[in-house]
Amino acid sequence: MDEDLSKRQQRILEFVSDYIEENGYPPSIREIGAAAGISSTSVVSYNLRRLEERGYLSRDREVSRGLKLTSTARAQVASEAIVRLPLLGRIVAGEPIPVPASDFPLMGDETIELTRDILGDPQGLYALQVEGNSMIDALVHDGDIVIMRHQRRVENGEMAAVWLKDREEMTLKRFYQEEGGRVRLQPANPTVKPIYVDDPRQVEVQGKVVMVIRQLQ
Amino acid sequence: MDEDLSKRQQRILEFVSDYIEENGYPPSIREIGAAAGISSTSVVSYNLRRLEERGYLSRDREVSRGLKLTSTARAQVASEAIVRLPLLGRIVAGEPIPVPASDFPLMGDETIELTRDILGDPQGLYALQVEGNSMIDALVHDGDIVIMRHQRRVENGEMAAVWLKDREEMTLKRFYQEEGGRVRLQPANPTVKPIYVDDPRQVEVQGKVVMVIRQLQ
DNA sequence: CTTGACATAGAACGTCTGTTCGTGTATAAT
DNA sequence: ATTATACACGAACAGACGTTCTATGTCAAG
Repeated sequence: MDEDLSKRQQRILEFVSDYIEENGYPPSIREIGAAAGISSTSVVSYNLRRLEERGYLSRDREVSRGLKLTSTARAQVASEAIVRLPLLGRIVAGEPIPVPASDFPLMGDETIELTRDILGDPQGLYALQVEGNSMIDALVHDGDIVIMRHQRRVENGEMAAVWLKDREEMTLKRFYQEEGGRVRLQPANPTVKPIYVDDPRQVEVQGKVVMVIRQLQ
Repeated sequence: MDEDLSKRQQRILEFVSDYIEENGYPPSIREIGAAAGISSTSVVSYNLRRLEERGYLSRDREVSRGLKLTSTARAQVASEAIVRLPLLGRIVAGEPIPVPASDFPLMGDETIELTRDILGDPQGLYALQVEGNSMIDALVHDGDIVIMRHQRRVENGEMAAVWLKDREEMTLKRFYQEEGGRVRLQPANPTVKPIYVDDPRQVEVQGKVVMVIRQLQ
């Protein structure tokens, strides 16, 4: 459909779709209103009529729960649920990760599709693929996909992609800024000792790790 | 389910299944009653409760159209829709067809599954597979499946499997008993001449052809 | 004959349900 | 200033809806 839906109408479509999947029958006008934050049954009815005009659903007049999603609606709900992230490149041991330019496009040469369900807000996210076994102490395997959020600072305990300047080494570790200025980089693997860096200027946080995906087939 | 359903309950299940497929939402209690010939909403409700107890559907209390078929119900509806016929053997030119014994089992060595939708009442039906090109004038191809009803007499114009004794030949043709006793066997292919048999004792009707199925893959 | 399970039926009821009506605000175009 | 459109809201309404109650019948078992 060339016209965009209002946020309310998009919300209504998603709610109806989820409700039918969960309950086996459609919601009532009042249930839709409660879910979409609409207090008047006539406003729900108005929005349903607009969705029907645009081909997202069909209604049977004066029938309780008499609505049915069309394939257009299912496609719309599905497309809204999918997020495409740029796969910017590789993360290897001996060089800094590629970081996105300030205006990097969402449609890069290579992308990976995930769902909003597992990602939440996709703003500022991008993907990197691990090359080599250097991330093993982060429990990250060669070939894994790492979803990053581009940020230069992380909270204590969050996993970050950290560039160690003196070693010229990239690592994925939980970042801790200790009292007195020392940085502790804690591996995810609890049997591996942490890295301590006395001079925080030797440490560069390049992004926060949001997710790791391992495809096994 | 080890308990059989009553005919009313089976009818209700099929109606609900068809209704959901056609409308996208379940029927109301009153619609179920109308379809099943039940004039009282409490009887419909009683039967739905029995179906729910047996695991065929689930209901949400005091919700309009608040019922959902389980996979058990779908399997039940599907199994009721499927008919399994014995594939008794071959139909070839030079010998009579195998005819079922009076108590032949429904679960023979080999069977073919069809739907009640295209067969109607499956009582007394069985299948034969055509071998050779001798039935071409009946527009029946080598390898086709012929569904037969075992009967020794057919109405004029019905297609029958006919054994010609003097020729020792099996044929599928439209059977006509003409005045004066002569038998006319009319091919389905209108460009082929019929066979005339003066002595009806030379002709033996072995079954009526109900359906021809050609699988092309 | 009695009892219990199963099945049927109609009436009555409270709640759910979707539609209609009247009204209001915001925005864009004329 | 006026008009059209989109979107919002509450109230009222008639009818749909599922449940409850009461009554009845059939059948099998004891």
